[in-house]
Amino acid sequence: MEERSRRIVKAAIELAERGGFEAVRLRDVAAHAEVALGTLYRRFRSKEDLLLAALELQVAEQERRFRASPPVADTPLERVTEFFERITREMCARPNLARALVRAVASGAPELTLKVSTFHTRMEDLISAALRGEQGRDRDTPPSERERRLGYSLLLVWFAALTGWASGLHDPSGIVRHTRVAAEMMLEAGGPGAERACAGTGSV
Amino acid sequence: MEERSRRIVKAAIELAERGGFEAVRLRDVAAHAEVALGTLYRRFRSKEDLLLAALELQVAEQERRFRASPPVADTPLERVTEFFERITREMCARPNLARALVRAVASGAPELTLKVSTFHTRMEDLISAALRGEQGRDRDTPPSERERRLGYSLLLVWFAALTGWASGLHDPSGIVRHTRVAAEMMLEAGGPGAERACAGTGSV
DNA sequence: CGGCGGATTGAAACGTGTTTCAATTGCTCG
DNA sequence: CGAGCAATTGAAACACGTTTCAATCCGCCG
Repeated sequence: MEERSRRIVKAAIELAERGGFEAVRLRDVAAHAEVALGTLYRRFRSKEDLLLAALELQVAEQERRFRASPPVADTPLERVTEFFERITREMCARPNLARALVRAVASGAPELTLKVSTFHTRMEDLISAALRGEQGRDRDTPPSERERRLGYSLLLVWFAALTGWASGLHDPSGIVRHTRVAAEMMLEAGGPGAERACAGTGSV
Repeated sequence: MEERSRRIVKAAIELAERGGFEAVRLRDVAAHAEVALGTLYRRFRSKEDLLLAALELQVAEQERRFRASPPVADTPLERVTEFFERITREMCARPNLARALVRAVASGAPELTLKVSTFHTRMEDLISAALRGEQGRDRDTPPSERERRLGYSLLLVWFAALTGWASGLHDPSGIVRHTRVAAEMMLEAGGPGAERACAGTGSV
């Protein structure tokens, strides 16, 4: 991302951290970034678009952290739980920002589809990595159908739980709890077709 | 709901059906409902609040339909799948309205917590009913822990998939597919502790 | 009937997202 | 250097959510 755009996004993040979605007044963002309002609109189609760019920064940050220290627990369930614990903690540490980002993602504007889709993909990859575990030497083998389904379902559960938290339905701990419960139900399927899902360091 | 409020909500629904969230201009809503703008604001705290009232109407409508003809398939999986197929079809039949409602739910304004919470509860009840099946004579016995977890997880998956659809990530059929996939993974857990989850007409 | 009080009305005003545009700047190429 | 051209600026304007308020209406009580 170009320097000026980055400055704009940073300014938006700062304001969102302080006062949430409504505090991201684009005139203020432009002023903080020392840029004219027209420039901001030249680079971002709308307030939501700007916030989705902020989300991209956040996700990139998380990717860095998880690459540096991936979840290392013994079972897929514990690894994925740790993953969601950590990412939830990071998001909820800046509640106003997090709420603003959720709102932007859920705004449903057609011109944002691409950015939302990118967000989904990157989250899916992170979840996949957590399910497989660090030692996955076969990091390049495509994920199995089951793994993809599992990862995507968990992403959906987590995102909806995050939305619920943003609406005041529960605590951050509720996000983690709901996600873990879903993961348990899907992973503890000790049935015949479950491909050793519960095995110690096994793959998914 | 009082007559005048109902008229306002109906007007909002009509406008949302036609042009989505942005088309619900509160001046227009008030004009259609033959009411002053101040009256609208006396009864609804914000545009989102008004749309959540519209959501309540929709949910009540769905409750009526499902009470009149509940899913009757043989397994919980098939019943819950039928449930999500039907409710998704109803929502997506008015895509503009549906997107507007999703956006309102996800707006995260604290004063809407109560209404969002009510929505969750009513959806959970509908899902529970679908999981149990019609013949549940023990309709009054409280749901088991497993049943509650299952229902809530499916609600989250469905809602996030609906949000994804609203953002242009996939078709209505994708909503149903993602939800069914999650339901399969949670219900086909043929493991020892699964309490006959896959049994023919069995309970959950 | 007369008056009281809350609801409604109509209209204006404000804030903020978004658009527009002429003037200016800054960079690249000849 | 100087022309050309896209990006930037500053400022104004517009649309719409939201607030405010005085005037009016309406139902109820004495």
